[in-house]
Amino acid sequence: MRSSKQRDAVLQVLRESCDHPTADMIFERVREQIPNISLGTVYRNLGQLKDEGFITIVESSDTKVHYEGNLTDHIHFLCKSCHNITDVFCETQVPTALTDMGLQVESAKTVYYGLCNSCR
Amino acid sequence: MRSSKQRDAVLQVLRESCDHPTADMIFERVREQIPNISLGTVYRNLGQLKDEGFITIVESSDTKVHYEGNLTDHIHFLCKSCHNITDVFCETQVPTALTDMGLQVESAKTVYYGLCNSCR
DNA sequence: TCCATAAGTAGTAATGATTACTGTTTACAC
DNA sequence: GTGTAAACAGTAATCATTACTACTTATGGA
Repeated sequence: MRSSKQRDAVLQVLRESCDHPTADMIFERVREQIPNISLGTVYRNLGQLKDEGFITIVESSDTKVHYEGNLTDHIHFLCKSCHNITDVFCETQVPTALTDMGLQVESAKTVYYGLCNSCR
Repeated sequence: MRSSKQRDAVLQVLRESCDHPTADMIFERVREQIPNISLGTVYRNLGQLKDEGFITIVESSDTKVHYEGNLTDHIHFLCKSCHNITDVFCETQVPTALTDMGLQVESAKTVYYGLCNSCR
């Protein structure tokens, strides 16, 4: 992968974002630095950064794909009322049932659903 | 929700499916019973069945939405080579960090990624 | 330093899964 | 039975994402 200021900007924006932005949200934020960047460029770089393991995808309640630049081990809580995604940093362990079945686990994604503190 | 043979057929097909079919896969299977059912009807009923809690959505590696009729508590393993989804039935526990943060958990979805037995 | 070349880009067109719309049919309560 | 609102088939529209094209740029070797 060759270096490009567009890809650097996409990654930087994603790492600075506390929310879990969609491609078009990232597009708008990157445009503040690179006004003529193309939406296709954002999509292409998000795909490459994902393939290379620099970013991940987060499950959400809408149809758009949400991205995440924070790779530290954590899980997500999705409020079914306000649809906000909360990061929860805690230890998790892989059930032995998986390795018993011959499945070689490399990573995991866990999402909990319910009502958040302010929606209760 | 009023009863309809189309919705009954969609739910029956999904409960009989061992894989995790997409809307168009379900459409093809339901067509064997109801040849002139509309794809829009399948989508509408899948949405209703999801809203009413009869079925759930499974994360997958493609862009289409995959559905699941098996509501017994289980997790999923997604092979990054063959992209097959394996059901793993085992106990899971909710980390205390969530309730400590005031998050009221109602359900959970966990996906593990890696290589399955035959792809290793 | 200067090319060669292949990866990357901007802008735009195309794709395709999903949703919306419209006139007709059907379940169900009275 | 009849009214009515939900559900339907068929089709059109939406819109997030991907593909395409001509141009630009990073990078490695001469």
